[in-house]
Amino acid sequence: MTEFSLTKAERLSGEQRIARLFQRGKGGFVYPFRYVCLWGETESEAINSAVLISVSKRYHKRANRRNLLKRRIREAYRLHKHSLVESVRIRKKSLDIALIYTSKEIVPYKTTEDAVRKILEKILREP
RNA sequence: CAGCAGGGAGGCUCUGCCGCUGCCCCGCAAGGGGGAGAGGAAAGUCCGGGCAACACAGAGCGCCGUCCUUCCUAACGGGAAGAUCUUCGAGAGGGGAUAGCCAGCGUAACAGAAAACAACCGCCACGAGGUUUCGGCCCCGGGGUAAGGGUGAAAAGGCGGGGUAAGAGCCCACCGCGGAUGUGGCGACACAUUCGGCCGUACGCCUGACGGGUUGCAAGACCAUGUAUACCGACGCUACAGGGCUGCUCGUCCGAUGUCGGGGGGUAGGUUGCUGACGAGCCGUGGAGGAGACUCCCGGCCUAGAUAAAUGGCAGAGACCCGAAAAGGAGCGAUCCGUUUCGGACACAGAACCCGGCUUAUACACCCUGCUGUGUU
Repeated sequence: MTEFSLTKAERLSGEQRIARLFQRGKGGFVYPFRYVCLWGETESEAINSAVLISVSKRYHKRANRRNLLKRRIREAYRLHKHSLVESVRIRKKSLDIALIYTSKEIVPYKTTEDAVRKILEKILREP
């Protein structure tokens, strides 16, 4: 598996796991995102970071707009996640992240990419 | 050439880097390779079907839906070709309505005398009175009048002539309406002849014919996880508490606790349903029939299957289109054509069980037919 891939194992799913993330996770804001993350303990050597991407139906009513935004965010995460994932694996922890798009506008890809990179750096410095 | 009307068909292409989801092949595995991967509306969820679960003797009533005719279709509230009326447009054409209701009943705001057994004003003759310049005028009474006025969405068939005190289908011609007969058409209807002087229109209740069981893939099936126990049955136990018949006793009946089975309640998942290699399937400047929707035959094809939800992101190039400029070509001319440079624009929109429709959104550009206007000859 190469360092730029993003398979189903790295995408957050399951009602309980998501509920736990939003109840106990710590959050922050970097325009145009609100983010929530939760660290956990694990013994496994496998990749243990998972991401969830959300775009509000309230601000973006057309499905094709939401798809475009989610795809861009996913690309940005995919291209910049490798240092984070490696660090999480070495520390033998697990990490769940939620990225929530909060702008009514469709911002350019460059803005999205910068914001995602900043969030990842912030999360790494936190624990 | 410009502006329209109707119908049809389309709705970007290529390259590089990095990815996503099924499938097939190789490999013990890590992984590697191959090939596939959004729409004309995938949308709204408005109709009709398939499929699934539950319900269901049969019949009637009720409820809901549909409603000009003939066809098409698996079916439809859909489509095709027509009919009548109406409305918009200069026209090509577009929109809307249409079962019956003189079986019966109800409603018709505001305005208006009156909204269906119509006299407010007006008009008319007659009778009583007043006045008079003897022409009349004023006033009262009971009558006759739907020609005129005003109101209204709608005012008692229209219009002309005769007729009359004034009027009136009272009479007549034409038109309209209704009945009958004939002709044409499968039919809705149309046309002709003839008879009838003919007191409305809209909507609803109502009447008739036809159709409709309910819920939707979060349907449903299976696997795994696995716990309080309403309730029911069987077995076991009649040892103790309790309750009913009864206030007590006897008697008798019920009965918690046990085991098994059923049953219902709850938690978070997976597989299947699921994508079709066989279907109301798709494609074809292929035949045949039909005015058309469509049907039959022939040939070829197998065409997304996700699930916090794949089908992409970024960068670059190029078509097509629009605007401006340059030199050139065609034509008498309005104008057109290709070339180069610069700038701009590239829509609506994302499958969620599957089909057939309807409705709505849509930059740009193409083809066919038709209409109106204009230029040159």
